[in-house]
Order: sequence, then structure tokens, then C-alpha cells
Amino acid sequence: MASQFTLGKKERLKSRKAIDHLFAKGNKKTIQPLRAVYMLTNDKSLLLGAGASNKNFPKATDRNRVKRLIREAWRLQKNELAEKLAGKAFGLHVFILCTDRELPAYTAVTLAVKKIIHLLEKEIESGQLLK
RNA sequence: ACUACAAGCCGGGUUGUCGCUUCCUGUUUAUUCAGGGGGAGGAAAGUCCGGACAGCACAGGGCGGUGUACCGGUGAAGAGCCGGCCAUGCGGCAGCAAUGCCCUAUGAGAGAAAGUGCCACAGAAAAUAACUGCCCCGGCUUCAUUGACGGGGUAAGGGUGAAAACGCGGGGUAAGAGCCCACGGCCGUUGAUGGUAACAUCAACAGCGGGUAAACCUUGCAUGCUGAAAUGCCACAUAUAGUACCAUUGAGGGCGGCCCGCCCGAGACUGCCUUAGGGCAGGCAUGGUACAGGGUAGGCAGCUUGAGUCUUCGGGGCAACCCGUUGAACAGAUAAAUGACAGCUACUUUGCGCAAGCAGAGAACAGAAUCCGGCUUACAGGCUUGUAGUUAUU
RNA sequence: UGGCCUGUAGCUCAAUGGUAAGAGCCGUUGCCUUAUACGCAACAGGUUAACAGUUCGAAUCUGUUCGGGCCAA
Repeated sequence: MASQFTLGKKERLKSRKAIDHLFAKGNKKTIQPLRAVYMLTNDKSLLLGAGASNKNFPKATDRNRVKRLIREAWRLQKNELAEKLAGKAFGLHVFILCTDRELPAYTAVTLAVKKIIHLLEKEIESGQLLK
């Protein structure tokens, strides 16, 4: 349990219902190439979904690439966020989209994900997040 | 050696760290952890064809619809592939020409002699050709077979056109005409020979019908419909619910559209009339149509081993391909895994440098979703083979 | 995953296989007006999405490709 740069099945958003709910009621924040949709939940887990629109990336290869980059960046940086959440009584659902039209570089994605995580930490601490 | 074209093949390698998915073994209260194995393509794409598989439907026949179309082979099958036949086009040769032969490329290549339609413009005429011209006859007229008119014959000539009524030469005739003849072309029937066949060659007889079927159509052949969001099971949830209309004994339903014909078809209460059969009214039920809603959208199976793929050797076949045999692997995700970073190296390229080398950049098309066989399209760079051209050497 | 429809001028649409495609709006120029608008006149603007094929001839028929839209538990 020491080094946990993992992102298994349990740590990803997989339910169609949950995702529909998230998009219908969640908060949105845009940070340059990416956009995060997030919401607090009662199930005490930190779940991530990644996506890219069909319109901006018509080729399946590019969509796969974007999703992999987002997941990789999240995997390596999400631990501090998990620590903040550890003591609380709620979980967090996050869905990150790529809004750019062109394939982003790995470094740009890491930076943006880092910003998103800092932002989420702040909101958790100040208790601004609505359920 | 280089360039171009065609065909076939490859589509970077390796080490480390951190991850994802699946299977096996062990372990654990636990889909917890450990170890080991597998993990995108030649097109996974387009969905243009064909199947496998699944569900539903199904006595039969005709019509209709859709697809397809030289012949043979191959294969599970096809609008695929291989071989052949025929036609057409470019080029070359022969010939006055028609045409024939050779080379190469292309072909959705049944039927235009079953019928219907269409063929703009131009042209007399675009398909039962007499506008002009040519010729004959008649009366009239004129110096004159000169002129106009009327009746006929005639497809040789006529600015067109994509296409003009078999081609060319000769005979023949009032003028002409396959009317006749020589050479040649095409079509039909019959016969012979070769070929499995398409077809080819020869002979006889009868002919000369313009094009278009990717216009309608005719003929032969094939053909149920729907597709893994199929389909089966489990869990959760709900409303055998509601409203309107129609039908329920010769009504209706089935044969997926129509027709023939055939088959199926008695579930059912109350009241009134009636000898009975039966009739009328209402209700239940069943079925159908429409409206307006409600619930679920989780899991398991299907799900990856299949007419399979590649490979060694032998055999058959011109070839596609087939038969036997040796060996090797062969993904199963489901908001959807197959990745990220770093080093070394192979390749291409830019700059510096005499060179060795140093530094930087690039690396295509593209991502499985039930599975196969084809076709089509995209593709940096490289390899092999063949053909053609250029240069150099022998 | 499986189907269906569609592509013509900058926009909205026409055109039976037959003049190398037409109308309205838009645009440009001129006239009208002191000026603008309206109006009038003229002009420009198209490889009919691309490539092949059938045909004497293709926007139209056929095939392939590309783009756009829609439907389906």
C-alpha cells in the first residue's frame, strides 16, 4: 500500500447513470486545454472519467490518445487529493474533457491536471462544493 | 548504378521505472496480495459483396419485388479469384477499299430478328426514307425533248450529322437498284469437324434487319425477414393498468404486398322477444389500431478454436487452388485495456566540419467491439522480383 | 453495430439525357435623390462534391470515393 500510482477499474467512472447525473448537475471549470466536471457524492470514493469529443477529434486514434494522457496525468498526481478526502464523509466524481481541437502535449496535460487538482483541494477545504 | 511502372512483403528494435486489461496457480473475510503467461492492423477503416451463427415466420402454386447475366474451374458462398472465348480501342503491317493479321489495354460481355419508347441541333429524311436530282410517259407550249404542269419509276449524287439504309469494283438499265457477278463483311437455319463448354473452321440454303436494354422491357438463374443494441437466463423495478374506436358465426385469422386455392377457427354472462332455430340490447373476455404514459438500462451466457491463420516437406493442377504431412503461436475490452517517461541503437534529414564526428529535428495511414472470406480506399520509409529507359565497364 | 436520405452561384431553391446550367436574395457598377433607403438598368459569380464508366451527348443513368444529415435497445 506504499506507492499508489494506480488507476484500476474501481477508480474510474464506469456507470452510465452516474455520468449522466454528473453532467446534469455537476460544476464545471475550464483550464486551458481541459475542462473538469465534478461533484461530491455519498459513496466515499474518488472516481475519474476522461473523454474527448467526436467533433474535435474525428479519429478514434486521437481520442484514445487524449484519454490516455489525461488518465496518466491523473494517476501520477491524484494522491494528494485522495489524502485530503480521506477523513471526510463524502466522495468525489470528476470527469475531465479535452476542449482543444488539436492533440495536446503530455506536459501541457500534466500542468492542467495539476491546476485542476489544486482547485479541487481548495474547494474541499473551504467547503464550497455543493452536493 | 540510377529513374519510372507493376506485383509481393515489412510497417522499427532493445533495456529500465511507473501503470492498464485478461487468464492460470497459490493466498485471503474480500474482484486482497504474490508469481507466471497473453494483449491491435495491413488495412482493425469504408460497409460495397458473400457467408457462419442467432431469433422470428413458414402446406403449396402463380403474379409482383429485388439481385444477377459469355464459358469452364475454384471455393462454404459471392458482383471474389484463376484460365479460356468473344468484342472494342490505341499502335504497327498488308490491301485501292471493305477488311484481315500482330501487339497491348479495356470490357456490368444474355436478348435490339418479341414489343413499346427515345435519337436535341443540323439535315429532304433519324426508320413503313422521294425534298432536290436523274429517267420515262401524257396533253399544253416553244424556232428548239424550250418551258411549266400532271402521272409514274429510281436510293447512283446532294453543304448535314455521333449515326444515312452492307463495302468496293464491274456488268446491267430509260435512269437506277444485291437486280446479277468477283472479292469481302454481318446475321439466321441446317449439317460436318475440333473443343467439357463458350466458341472456332468449313459447306449448303435463306437473307442485309441504324443506334440505345447503366430507357421500359423479355428470357434464364437466384431469392423469407431481422441482425450481437440478434438471442437466452438472473437481479432490480413496475400497472394481467388508463382513454377512444373497431371486430367477435360465415365475422375473422394464416400463407409478411396482391390473387387463387387451401387451412385454422365454438372463449362467453345477463335481460327481453321467440315453439325451436335464431334475433335485439348491454356487459365480461379476447384480438386489433391510435393516443397518452410508466419501469429498467446492472450481471452472466452469446464471446472468441474457426469453412480458421502462418509454416516445413511431398504430390496434383497452366493457374486460382486442392490433398497429405511437420511445427508454431493465436486479444477479448464494455465511458471501453493494449499506455507514459528515460537511455541505447537502426533509418531519414538539417546545420557545423577536409574527415572522423558533434548538435538538433523527424518517423506514415491509422485503434479491435460476434466471427470469418473477398473487394475498395488511406499509407512516411524500406526490401525483393520483373519490365522499360539512361550512363559506365567488359 | 446496423440501416436510410442527401450534395447545383456566397444563401434558398429550379432544370424530361439535348444551347458547356436558370430564378430570387446577396455583391459590384451606373441612373434616380441634396444624401441614404426604395426603385430602374447592366454586370460578376458554377470544373453541378471528386474520379471512372454507359451514351453521339451526363447536373440527370451506373459504380467507387469524399462530405453532410437522420434513424434504430
